[in-house]
Amino acid sequence: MTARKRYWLMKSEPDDFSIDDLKRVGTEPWTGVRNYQARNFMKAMQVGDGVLFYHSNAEVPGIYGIAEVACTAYPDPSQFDRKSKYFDEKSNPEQPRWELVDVKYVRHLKHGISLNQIREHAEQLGEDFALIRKGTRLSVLPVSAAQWKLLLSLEGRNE
DNA sequence: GCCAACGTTGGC
DNA sequence: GCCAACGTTGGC
Repeated sequence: MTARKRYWLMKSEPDDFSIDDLKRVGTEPWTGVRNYQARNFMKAMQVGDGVLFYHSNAEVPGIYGIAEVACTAYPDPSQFDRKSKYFDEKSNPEQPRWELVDVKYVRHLKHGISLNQIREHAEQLGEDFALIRKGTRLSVLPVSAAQWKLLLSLEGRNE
């Protein structure tokens, strides 16, 4: 029994790791998530789930590419690396606190979908869409099949 | 368990 | 660079 494909949105600062970087490396461990809710979403991911690649802290924040989940969650090695900025002294290998998934490049969007554009469709996306819900700063969040479809229908409309 | 202080996120 | 909003920490 295979779980039905699900969809997610994952944020990254392009100065740190962009969709171009993902294309170059192919597959990348999504390291550094230190928020329990975001971690729980990663633990729920299945191989092949769709990912919207979002650029935060960008000149024009928005969705710039598509990726997919390449493996199920496993402990984030950086939490045990004293030299890493993601080191967490309260975690230990017997009971790792933080997990991550690998994310695989699928494609760039023909045209990015800006946060402003996304906001224009807030009503259709619904109030539960965490990306534009007031005060929500989740870096990994679920997207419904309907939201996925609607968002991708905006691709290429922003000339 | 409360809450002030602090750190982080992320749009602008 | 600013700052609002939120999460976490730690004293009590």
